[in-house]
Amino acid sequence: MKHSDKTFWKQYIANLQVDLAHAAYTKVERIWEDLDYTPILNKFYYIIEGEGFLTIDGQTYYPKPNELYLLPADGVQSYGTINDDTFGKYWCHFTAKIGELNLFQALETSRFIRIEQPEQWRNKFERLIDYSNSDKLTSRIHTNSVLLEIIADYIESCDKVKFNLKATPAFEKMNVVLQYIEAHLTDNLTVEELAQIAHFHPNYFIQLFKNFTGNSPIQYINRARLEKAKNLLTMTELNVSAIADAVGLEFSYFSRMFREHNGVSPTAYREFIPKD
DNA sequence: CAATAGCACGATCTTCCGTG
DNA sequence: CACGGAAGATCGTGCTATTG
Repeated sequence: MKHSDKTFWKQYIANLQVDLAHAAYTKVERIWEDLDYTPILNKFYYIIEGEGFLTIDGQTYYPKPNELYLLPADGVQSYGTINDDTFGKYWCHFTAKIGELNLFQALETSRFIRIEQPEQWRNKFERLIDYSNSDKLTSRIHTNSVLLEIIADYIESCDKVKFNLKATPAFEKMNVVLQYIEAHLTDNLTVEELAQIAHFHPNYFIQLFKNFTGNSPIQYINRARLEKAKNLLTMTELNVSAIADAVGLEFSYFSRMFREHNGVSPTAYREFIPKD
């Protein structure tokens, strides 16, 4: 890499904003599985024990203990168990953005790294979990600081790092739309509405959107809604109807779609998969 | 309250072609 | 190549009824 490139990126990356959604240690259930979905959040999985599989953008992995996986947002992913010896892992969900751009969209890293100092990394995740559960005034600051540390150390441990920055006009418009979707999940979003924001004809917009995200608008929106619903199911006591409302869906439809995507009904999910 | 089936209708999506 | 538009197939969606 040329020197001028490096200084540019060094400066650009300094604008990184992170936000942690959840962090925990979980020994996953046998039914832990999700196929071909596109998450909004990035994830780290730090495998401590057990077996299972991960598929990221068509490539399947069988993570081993002491490997740390990065599952970037906006990539098609699957995961699941393969036998009764399920994963025990530290994990966290988070956003990492530079302006409107996802960090790991701008920066292509390895999918996983081998952990050489397990104590150190366990400690990072323990701190992350503690801070995220703390109600101290400064807990959010600590959380962000540990998360940034984890991200930075992860990137440093990758043998190859590639930079992608394609700032086409369509790219910019799509980013605005994605942001809009995130902010309006509760409302009745329509393709027409989204197309207007991007100043495109709906027919054409759908093509662009699918090209950009890998999903059609409605698919993308519903996946996002279900992710949010999962969080609400595990992190709150809200009843299922209220959660359906919160993600902008009519109850019977929500219930049906939830089962189609997750294999279990909302209540069953809440009971059997309390974390991730 | 929660889940699920069935149904009717409108919205979404694909395809293909037109224009500058 | 970037985009708009028509047309038709497909699918998403809300409603109602039924059951636990």
